[in-house]
Amino acid sequence: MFVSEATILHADLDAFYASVEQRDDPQLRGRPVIVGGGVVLAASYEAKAYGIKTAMGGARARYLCPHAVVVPPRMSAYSAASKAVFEVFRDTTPLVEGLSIDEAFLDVGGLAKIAGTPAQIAARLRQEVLDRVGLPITVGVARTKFLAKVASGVAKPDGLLVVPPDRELAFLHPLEVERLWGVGRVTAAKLHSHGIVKVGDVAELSESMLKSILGRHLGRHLFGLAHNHDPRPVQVGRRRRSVGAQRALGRMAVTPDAVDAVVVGLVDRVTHRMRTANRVGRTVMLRLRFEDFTRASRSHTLAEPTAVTEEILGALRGLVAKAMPLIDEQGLTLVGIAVGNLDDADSVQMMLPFDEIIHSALDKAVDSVHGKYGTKALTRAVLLGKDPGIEVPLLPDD
DNA sequence: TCTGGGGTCCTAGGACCC
DNA sequence: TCTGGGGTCCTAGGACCC
Repeated sequence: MFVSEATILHADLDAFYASVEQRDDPQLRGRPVIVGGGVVLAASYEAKAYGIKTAMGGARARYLCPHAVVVPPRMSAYSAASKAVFEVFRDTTPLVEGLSIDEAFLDVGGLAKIAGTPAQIAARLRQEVLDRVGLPITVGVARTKFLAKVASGVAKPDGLLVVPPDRELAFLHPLEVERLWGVGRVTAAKLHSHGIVKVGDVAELSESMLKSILGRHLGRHLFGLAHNHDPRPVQVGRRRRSVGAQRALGRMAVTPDAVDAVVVGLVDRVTHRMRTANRVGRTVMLRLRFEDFTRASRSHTLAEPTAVTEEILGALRGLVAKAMPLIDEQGLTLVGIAVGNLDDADSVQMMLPFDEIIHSALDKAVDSVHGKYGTKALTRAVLLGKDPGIEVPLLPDD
């Protein structure tokens, strides 16, 4: 049987925000660093040694490691560092699929003659990111995307791990189920309740059994992963599908005016980003979070995509009004908005003249069958397949 | 553990159309 | 008049990821 080579790299920057801070301030090197005060956005590996994790409350983090240095986030610095790293990625291979600000898949198949084995390419990539951007990065190499990602997770921090095709299941099966991409707290708990702890345990189950525990899609997904079936190719040029912004309200008094002011600010941020990216969207979403951490969302889909502040704000005000009973009832702690169903602004403008062409063609068609349904308006409605609102006597075909 | 800000994908029900 | 199956779109909620 032909077994393809391990040619997919998963490159993942280590403790990204914290590493950028340590790079830019030598005094922070070798010390536990926490980025973000209210909640831990990132923790250096020195801080992780104290049990500090991403998304942990700031108070708990400072309790675990009182001498940690807490720095405010500098998003523009991280964004610039990310761009520089992705340049190194694209200098390595054109087949780059970005997953987030700090990780990507690279397909280096077909580069053997000019650049060496995938392991050699991965080692050089790590060195180049360090030389050119000054950041440590971990790379996992395998035959599938999923396994490459698992490999980089195991190799962290500052590591390189190649999973040879004939060692895949031997590598995978002893790992905890939490290592599987798509298994979080809830799914892990479900699996544990069935005595499933290791990936090898998952691999012993039938697909139908997994589906009955986890649902159709996730069951099929995990069944595939446990047997290392993952045919997804590295996809270049994937585009964002929604743009959003949110704000925690803290101790702010939640009056209707205050909520409106927050929404106005969020809409301003989002529409500005959309216009900069030259994108428009049709679906406007309002996301709310309450004191007991329950969530609610309301959404509305517009007839035409837009990035105009007033139009999106108008839709959101409608959604806020709709959610007002909920807001009155429970303590509101967070407001988020998002615009989905994104399109290229250019492609939408292209459609406007096209729409006009359709309508002028329709006018001609109406003229050509004029009289068949009594009036032009009725003929138009019938041609459009719309309900004209009254019974239309259809004449028999000639 | 008492909590940020940015995303992705899936499910399920209802409306509507053919 | 009643019955049906399939497809698409929209809305709301949930899990998960970094």
